Amino acid sequence: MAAGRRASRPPRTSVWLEDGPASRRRTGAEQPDGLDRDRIVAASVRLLDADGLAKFSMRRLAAELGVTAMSVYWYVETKDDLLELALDAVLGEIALPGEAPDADWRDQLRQLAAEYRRMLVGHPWVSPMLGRYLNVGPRAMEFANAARRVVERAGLPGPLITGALAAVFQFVYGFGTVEANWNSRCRAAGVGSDEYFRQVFARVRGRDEYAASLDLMEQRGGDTVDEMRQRDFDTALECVIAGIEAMRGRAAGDAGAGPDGGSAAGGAP
Amino acid sequence: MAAGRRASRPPRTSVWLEDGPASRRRTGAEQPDGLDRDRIVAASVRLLDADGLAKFSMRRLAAELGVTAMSVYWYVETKDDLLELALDAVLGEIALPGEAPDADWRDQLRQLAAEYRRMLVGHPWVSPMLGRYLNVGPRAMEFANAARRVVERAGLPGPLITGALAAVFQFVYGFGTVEANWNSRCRAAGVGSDEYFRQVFARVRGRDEYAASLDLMEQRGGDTVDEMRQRDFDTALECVIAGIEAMRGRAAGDAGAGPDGGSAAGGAP
DNA sequence: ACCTGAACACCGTTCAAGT
DNA sequence: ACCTGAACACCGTTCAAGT
Repeated sequence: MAAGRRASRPPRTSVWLEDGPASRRRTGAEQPDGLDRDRIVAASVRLLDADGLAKFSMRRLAAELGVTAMSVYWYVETKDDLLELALDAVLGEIALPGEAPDADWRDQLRQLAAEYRRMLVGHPWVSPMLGRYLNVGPRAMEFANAARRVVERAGLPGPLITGALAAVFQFVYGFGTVEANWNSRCRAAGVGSDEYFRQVFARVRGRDEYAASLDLMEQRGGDTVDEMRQRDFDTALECVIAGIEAMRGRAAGDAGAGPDGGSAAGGAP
Repeated sequence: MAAGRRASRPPRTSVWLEDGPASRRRTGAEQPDGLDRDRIVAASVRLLDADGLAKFSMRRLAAELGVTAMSVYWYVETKDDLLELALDAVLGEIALPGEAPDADWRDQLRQLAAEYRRMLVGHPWVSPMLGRYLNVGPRAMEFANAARRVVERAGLPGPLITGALAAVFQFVYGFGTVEANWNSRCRAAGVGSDEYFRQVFARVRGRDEYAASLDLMEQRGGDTVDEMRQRDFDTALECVIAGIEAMRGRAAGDAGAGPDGGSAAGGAP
């Protein structure tokens, strides 16, 4: 992967955390038909969506842009930096809850979780990227801040908030990862989700190790793979929400407050 | 990645789901100094642990084994297959709960979650692999079956079990992924976890988008990064466990059963 | 300021040969 | 049955040069 690196670069924390004035490269669109970062990032997202992370290369991207491979390097330092830019770009697709002080935090959490999942499934290359980078781009921060605000409104004691955040959004990340991976496999095999399931099922049937898991799937309910997934996602999310309510109830019980409502952001002691 | 493929192979579901009698390649150790699958897989795990997924190549592996690159291809079909074998091998490091009918399912769940997390953090290359493969190897199935048995003992209605499983183990997957990624970055930067945090913190301080998240971290409690992480992990896990208990309580309330105990594996209605 | 071409140091994998 | 060598079709990136 890091091939041909003659003088090895020091590891960078993130494109977003360079020192110096923003970036030495131009960022805005000067000429209408010239290259610029936005155009490069947009083309990258297009290619990543179409062919996946494994097939994405600087040379293919350059070809897509009608340009030589090395031209792109005028605008981005490395392929890794470019991928980090593309990642933050698609994080912008997550619809964030507006300022609605009377809205139920549970509904906002459900909406935000659904949006996050939608984005992961829509761009199967995103999940591996999220696992590689620091995720401190502007869109990543907006998403993180929105998630934090929603969970804060549940009224948990301050020290529990980051844990509750992890319970919700790391779950969605894991769930979305599996889902996106599954869909990618179906696409590669050229069959639909249910047909792919049937094929795997057929290969697995009759082997003892798999018997118990297959039984379990039959209890799950729902006719199609998509329906089973949706049911599991909803169940799991309601499970975490119920857990947050239970933890808040315990804390409120200690403090003598009522079991519902919750007084916004819990400040530290 | 799939470079040099002259006649393109059909996409394989998994090494573990080949048709035909097991595998056409030899698997056992014939000669004491010859190659075999086990030795190759063990060397792969060693290299992956030492240098990471990005630096792992068939040529480097061959060098480690004192052999030519193409020798390995006698025992495995592709690099992807080899990685799938290595993945399942380390899944075997997860200690599974024994048959203890009187044990508390919560304790067993805590133990299994901690083991899964330990494995993910111990082998940072595992998380990306889990996101790429079907995970139907023998160790993967043993783990999945153990997880299922534990969650079944919580006494949830049948259709809720897979959702609860997802809530627990997809969370651990996401959490462990972030943690492993962070540790890899520290290693690459050549600094400890707390020093790396200090460095990122310094670069981020003063930028508005980051202010709220930094505030939040200060509420989290704990002195070191590791302590904060442990606290969040425990909080999140207790949150999900509380959620499972709440869901069971609701279901039991409907059915007229008591709030505790739970009668083992919930059969479907 | 922006883009190109050639080159370097790698990849995974095929194929024909060796033993 | 097992292993090698050479080759093919790719990579990311450097560097010197062009406009």
